Amino acid sequence: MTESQVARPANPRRRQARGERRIQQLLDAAASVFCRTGYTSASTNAIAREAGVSPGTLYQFFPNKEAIAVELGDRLTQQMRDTHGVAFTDKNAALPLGEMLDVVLDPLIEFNCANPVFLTLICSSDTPGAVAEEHAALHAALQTRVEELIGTYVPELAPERRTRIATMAFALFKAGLELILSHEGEDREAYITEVKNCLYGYLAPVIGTEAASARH
Amino acid sequence: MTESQVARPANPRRRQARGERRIQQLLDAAASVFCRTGYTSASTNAIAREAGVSPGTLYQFFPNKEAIAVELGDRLTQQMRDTHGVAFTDKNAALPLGEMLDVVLDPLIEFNCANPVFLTLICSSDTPGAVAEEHAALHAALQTRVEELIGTYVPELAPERRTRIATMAFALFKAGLELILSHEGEDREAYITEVKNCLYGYLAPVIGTEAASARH
DNA sequence: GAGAAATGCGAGCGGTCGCTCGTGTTTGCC
DNA sequence: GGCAAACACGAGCGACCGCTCGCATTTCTC
Repeated sequence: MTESQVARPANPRRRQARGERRIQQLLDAAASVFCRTGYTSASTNAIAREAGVSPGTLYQFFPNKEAIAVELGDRLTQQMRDTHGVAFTDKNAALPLGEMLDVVLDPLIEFNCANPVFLTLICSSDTPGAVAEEHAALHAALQTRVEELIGTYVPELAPERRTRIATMAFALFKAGLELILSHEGEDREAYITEVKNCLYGYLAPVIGTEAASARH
Repeated sequence: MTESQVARPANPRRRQARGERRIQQLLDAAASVFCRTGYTSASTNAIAREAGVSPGTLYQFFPNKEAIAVELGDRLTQQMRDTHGVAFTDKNAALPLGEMLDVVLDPLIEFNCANPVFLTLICSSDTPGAVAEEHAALHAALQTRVEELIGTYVPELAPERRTRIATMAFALFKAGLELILSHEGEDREAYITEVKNCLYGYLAPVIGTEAASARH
C-alpha cells in the first residue's frame, strides 16, 4: 500500500485553525437546532444561520446533512467514553445495588444534562440512515454493558431473561432521562431520585440476596 | 343567523356510503404509513397510494394532512374509551397492587397491540401543531387517572410526589409498551411480565401496606 | 331519465429543503 | 509580495411535498 505519504486518509483536506473553529460552531449550532426540532425537521440552512455562516460554508466542512449528525454523535460518544467511560462495569460490580446505581447512573445523567442533544439523536425515531445505525450500535453496546453488569450479580440467570431485564432497565432509564431533562432545579433532582427508586424496585428482586431490606 | 336550515355545522357535507368507506380506507392507510415512517415523514401522496386512490380524492375527505392524524387519533381514543374505558379507576381501587396492575394494564396493552399507530401518534415527538395538542390533552387525562388511582391507595402522599410518581409510572409504561410492541409471541408475553414486574417493584414501596417488606 | 350532488382523477402550482457552483476573500508558506 | 489553498458567500437548481383545480364519472333524488 502507498500509505507512506498519505498521513490520514480519513482527513483528505488540510484544515486551518479557522476551519476547526467553524466546524465546532456548526456542530454547536446543529446540536441546538436538533434539540429544538429534531433531526429531520432541522434544515441545513437553519443550522448554518444559527452558526452565523452561509449554507455554502456549511458544505465546505460536511458532505451532507447526515454527516453533521454522525460527527456530532461521534464526538459525543467519544466525550462520554473519555469522561466517565470505563467506570461502567469496572469495580462497581461488588457494590450493593443502591450504591451501584448511584455510581453508574450519576455520571450518565450528568452527561446527558450537559449534552441534551445526545438523547435526541440516540432515542428519537426520526433519524434515518447512517444516524440510525450509529444509534443502534451505541444502544447495543450500552445494553451489553448492562447485561454484563447484571450477570456479575446473578450469574445463574437464564440468558434470555437477562437480556430482557437489561433491555427493560435500559428503556426505563431512557424514559426517565427524558423526564429528568424536561425538568430543572429541585424537580430534576426529585425525578432523578424517582428514576433510581424505579430501577431499584425493579432490579432488587432480580438481584435477590436480601438487598430488598438493605435500602438506606 | 340562518342556522335554522343547517342541520349539523360540524358535518357540512352529505356523505354517501362510498365516501364513508373511502374515509375508513384512507385512515387505515394512514395508520399503516404513520407506523412505518412517523407522522412528518409520511406524505399524503403515499397515504393516498396505499389506499389506492388519487391525491385529489384524499383531499375530498380531509382538509389537510393534520386532519387525518387528528381524525385517526379521535377514532382511536373513542374506541379505547368504548372498549375498556371506565374500567380504569372504577372498582379496582380496592384490589391488591398486583391484581390492579393486571386489570388496568392488560386492556391497555391489548388495545395498543391491536392499534400500534396509537403509540406512534401519541408518543412520537415529531407531531406538530394540532396533533401535538391532541397528544398533550390525552396524556394529561391519562396521567390524571393514574394520579387519582395512586391517591386512592396512598391519600396521605404529598401532591407533588404523587404527580411525580404518576408521571414516572406513565413514562415507564410507555417505554415498556414500545418494547412490547416490538416483540411478538412468547417474547411479547415475557416483556409484558417484565413491565408489570417493573411497575410493581416501583409502586409497591410507595403503596406501602405490607406489600414490601421494608422501605425508607 | 334528468339534474344535482358526491366521488374520483392526476397534472401541476407554490413552497421548502438539501445541496451546488461560480466567485470573491483570507490565510499559510516561500 | 506573490501564489496556492482554504475559507466564505448566496443565488439558485432539482426534487419532493402539501395541496388545488378543472374535469370526468357515479350515485342519489325526483
